[in-house]
Amino acid sequence: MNYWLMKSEPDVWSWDQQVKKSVESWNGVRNYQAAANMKAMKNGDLAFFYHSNIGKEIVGIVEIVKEYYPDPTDEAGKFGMVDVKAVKPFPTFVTLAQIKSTAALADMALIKQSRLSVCPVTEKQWALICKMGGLK
DNA sequence: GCCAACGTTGGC
DNA sequence: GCCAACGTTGGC
Repeated sequence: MNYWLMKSEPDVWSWDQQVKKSVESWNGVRNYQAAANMKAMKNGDLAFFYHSNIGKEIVGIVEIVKEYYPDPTDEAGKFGMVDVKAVKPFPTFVTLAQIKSTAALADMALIKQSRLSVCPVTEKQWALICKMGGLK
């Protein structure tokens, strides 16, 4: 089991929309490194749902329910996507500022590569962020 | 809205 | 295959 973090601008696709629809394809990724991360995802993997730009906080958890397949919105046919399902919201959102000020999280890909929209999360980081957000 | 960081494109 | 120009992301 692997853990991930997926960024979305709430203007484009928000956590509320994800919850409403439950399962949705994570299309529109046009970055090779992010695509490579999605390729590595397996059914049952979990990911944080992060609101970039507006909010800048982790708001919930999604589960990968369909592994990497071609993204129909990519005309060039180079990129793919996965399907994710809303699992649960965070009782308390975990903000970027909190993550930055937590020493144990300072080396997260989220911090180090701020432009990478799909990035891996270690098991330790996952557990700590869940705790900070009020989840077990 | 600005701008730094960084990825991509295209000329050579 | 290098690198300058350009475009995009995302924090501030």
